[in-house]
Amino acid sequence: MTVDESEAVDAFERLGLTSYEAKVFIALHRLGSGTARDVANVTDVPRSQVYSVAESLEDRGLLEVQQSSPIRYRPVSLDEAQETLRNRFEREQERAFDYVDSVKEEPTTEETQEDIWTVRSRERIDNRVVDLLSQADDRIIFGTRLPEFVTDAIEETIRERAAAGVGVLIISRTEAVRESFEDIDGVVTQTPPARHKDDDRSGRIAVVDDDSLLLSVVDNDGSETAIWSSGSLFADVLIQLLEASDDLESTLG
Amino acid sequence: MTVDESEAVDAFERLGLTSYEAKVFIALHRLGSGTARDVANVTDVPRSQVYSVAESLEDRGLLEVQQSSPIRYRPVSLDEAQETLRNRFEREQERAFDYVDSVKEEPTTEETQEDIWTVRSRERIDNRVVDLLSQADDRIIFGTRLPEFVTDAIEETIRERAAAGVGVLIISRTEAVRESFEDIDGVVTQTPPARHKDDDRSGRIAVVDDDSLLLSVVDNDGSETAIWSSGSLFADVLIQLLEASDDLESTLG
DNA sequence: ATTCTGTTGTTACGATCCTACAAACTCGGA
DNA sequence: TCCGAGTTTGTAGGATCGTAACAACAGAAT
Repeated sequence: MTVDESEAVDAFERLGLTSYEAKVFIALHRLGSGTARDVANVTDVPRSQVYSVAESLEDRGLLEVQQSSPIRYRPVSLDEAQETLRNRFEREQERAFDYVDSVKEEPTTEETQEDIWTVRSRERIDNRVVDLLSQADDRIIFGTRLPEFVTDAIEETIRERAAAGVGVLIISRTEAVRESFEDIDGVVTQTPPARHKDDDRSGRIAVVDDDSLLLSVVDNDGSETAIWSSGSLFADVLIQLLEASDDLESTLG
Repeated sequence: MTVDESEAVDAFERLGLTSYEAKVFIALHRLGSGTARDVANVTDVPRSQVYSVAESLEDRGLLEVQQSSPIRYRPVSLDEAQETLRNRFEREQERAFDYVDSVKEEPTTEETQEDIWTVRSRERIDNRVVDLLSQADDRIIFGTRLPEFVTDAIEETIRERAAAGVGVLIISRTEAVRESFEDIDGVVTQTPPARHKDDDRSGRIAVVDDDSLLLSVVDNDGSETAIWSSGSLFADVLIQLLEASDDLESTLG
């Protein structure tokens, strides 16, 4: 029972199996095939439990049963098992989200509430940035120190918007970031004003038109947290503040 | 609280959420956004529980939190939520199966054990049929009454094997089944001998080379059950039985 | 200023359900 | 009769569900 195995068991549990089910499934792949006793001998699953656990695995389509005495079990191939689980997942997801979709509130295109939202974690902030940028009609301001904060999806979205005639301003003191965008028509790059302290906790900033803004910081533990707002007075004020404190308009015109 | 909603909640539970998490997530999509009280008002989740449940949903990346008083919650878009869950699933599946793959018994190309295996349900039998057919080196016999027992994957596999020089014999009294294969080089189609009673419980039959065989029947409730064997004496005997009782060899030569 | 009232958010706790685990028991063959 | 295979029953522990109590706070009334 290596340390890796318990991780694999945990992963199977998160996929919806019980720990016994995971252990029996793994054991049968180790063995090729075997009886309840064989399985019990190489796992800490009691023999008397193997029968019902194997039955449950058969229901899930992860192993086959040999009707004989003693009963023998045979796992399906890994590819087949993966495909079976994946299909089940997709089916469930469709069922779940179809319903939510049918009852969900149509998102008001114009955000009217005075809301500032918090988003934690890189990945989700990436998503939110793309979401905001893709709504740009007039202009985009995007800035960050760190090249890894410019994901492919973000770069793609900016290119697409620029092609649609949206003015884009990229602000970074990192050359690699500026370079990613310099070849695009309608994109202006610049370095941030020197008076801005380039501390290592700044994350990224995104301004869309005159109504949406996102601002992220890097926490002490290295994780990223962002706040954003769209169509609110807060967004207005923050954007105006930003523009007043900079010489951005001299660049964008 | 419609009857459909409970089904959606069940689906979310199978995706790994608790019922409270599912209900809060659905409610927030209904509402667009809202406070703990808003959510409690439209669900049977107690208000005091909404806070911790929402926190857990935030950890999963399914909603965002507005730090204010009262706290407001906002669900991420359905697309983003689906993508997040899908990524999590793929990650877990990879972790789980990578380990199993690293410890699994290399499948002995020559099956030596005297095993007859049982497979229940259409889909899994489809998989097993494809698996067996794809190992054909010399010849394939495939028969069924029902066109729906010839899936795309099965037809594809047979075409691929036929192209590789494997002799194929398709047996069906149903013209639609025979037609699917008649255009392929190296494929012979025929109707079963009249003396075979065409009862409605017969499913499909597949013979591969001289060592593998699968035979399925349709249960009273309409579900399909198959037995199969590969490289065993059983397989030998059954295949010889089959050939002796028919005039197959006169067709295949 | 003080009291009252209502809301928010936190915490605690019993009930309930499911899994993990351990025994009993039945049955058939040597 | 003995022994192993397989089934059934029972119990402990953990997570979720559901209720309730609580402190902190804000606004209204006194």
